[in-house]
Amino acid sequence: MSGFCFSVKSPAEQLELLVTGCETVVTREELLKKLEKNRPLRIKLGADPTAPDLHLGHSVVLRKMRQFQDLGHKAIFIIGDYTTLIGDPTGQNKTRPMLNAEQIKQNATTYFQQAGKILDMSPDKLEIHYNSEWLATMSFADVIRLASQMSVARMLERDTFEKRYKAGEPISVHEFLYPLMQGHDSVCIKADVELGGSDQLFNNLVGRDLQRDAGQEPQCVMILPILEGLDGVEKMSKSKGNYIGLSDNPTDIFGKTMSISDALMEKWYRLLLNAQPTGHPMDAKKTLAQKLVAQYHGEAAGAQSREEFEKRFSKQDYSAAETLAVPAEVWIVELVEKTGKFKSRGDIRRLIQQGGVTIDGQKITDDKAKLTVNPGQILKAGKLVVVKLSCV
RNA sequence: GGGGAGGUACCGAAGUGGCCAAACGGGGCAGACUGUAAAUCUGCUGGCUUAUGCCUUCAAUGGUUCGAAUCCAUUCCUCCCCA
Repeated sequence: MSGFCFSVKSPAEQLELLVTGCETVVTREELLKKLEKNRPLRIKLGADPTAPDLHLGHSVVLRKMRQFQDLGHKAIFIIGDYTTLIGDPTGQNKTRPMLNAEQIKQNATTYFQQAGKILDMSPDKLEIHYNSEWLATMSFADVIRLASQMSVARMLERDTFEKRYKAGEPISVHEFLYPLMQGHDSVCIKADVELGGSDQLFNNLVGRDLQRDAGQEPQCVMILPILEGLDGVEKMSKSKGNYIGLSDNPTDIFGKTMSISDALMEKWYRLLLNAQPTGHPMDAKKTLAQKLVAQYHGEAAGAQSREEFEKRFSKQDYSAAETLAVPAEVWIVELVEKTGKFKSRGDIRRLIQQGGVTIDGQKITDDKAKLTVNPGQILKAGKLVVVKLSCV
């Protein structure tokens, strides 16, 4: 471990820092004891190779991981290539498609490209494993042994299972294996701490039991709150479409952030900036948006997005809008379709008929209209789409 | 193994031979109002080159019928009760 530089902070100071923002810590005392050992701790985080598009929801946990790294601890990443065969029963996922090795590698690469915006990627701070490393070679007898360490009653305690059971929804037996596999991961990498979102509490606690059974000191479990998505109600997720991706462009990050509710803004402040909103809600939101852009695209981009936003919406100045090249003579529906933001022409017709489309501020409500486009005209379609037109 | 109840659009849920592209609610989108917020009100919400038109949809396949989400047969899937 050459050049290793351990934190200068005392265990107690580290504890305070690390615990802030967590929803649950199992347990503070144990964590303190581990920190007092004065060695780099192994901090586990599982990643699902099916979702290569990371968003702000993931960033909450990743930021916590970064904090550990900055204090001198080691991030242990598990790519759940094998657990993915089952699919985490958390949430309403049914059966997931099996991914081949090639896809998984690809997804993992994308994952770390994005996670790298938050994590310290240097090799002495980050270790990566695929859980097929140990799960794929287990025999059926091994699996039975693993399964015998958990009772059905305990499984059913689990929130999602309990709900589904009571609601008369199907639960497949193999879903019970998921927490066991994840817990087994902790044994195999000798995790000191496991991080996760609040839906992971149960899974992570299973890891403690399995470690204890294996004669290891149980890992601490640190649970971070779930970040609600743009709608302010549901957990941020790609499939719900209520997310801001880490690789979204500055304009989108800013725009999407501005559309969240005031109530949600406070939570985002807490989880994403470790701060509190101040001043007029709109200004506070602009600041939030600016800082989020800055986190992923740099300070300059943050300031620029704000400026553009203000120009665009406060001053109605669209000079900075993207340019869209179109034929000089177009059917209005086709014109809007060119923006690529709508799923069907029926959708576009509806939008037009309802007055959601304007050109240079002029509402177009006839979905049969043919237009002659003058370069430089501004097309607005719905709330978010604004482009400047040019002729082909 | 026996008995019962089901599978309808993004979700929940009506519909049991034509008036069904399918009630209603939620969600989503849009308009008004705003701070591109919330709340509220209104409209839209399968697809199609522009359509009192065509095409695809009510688990799957086949059948009855002028006509099927609705009737029949077979298959697949789920839940509950009993063993």
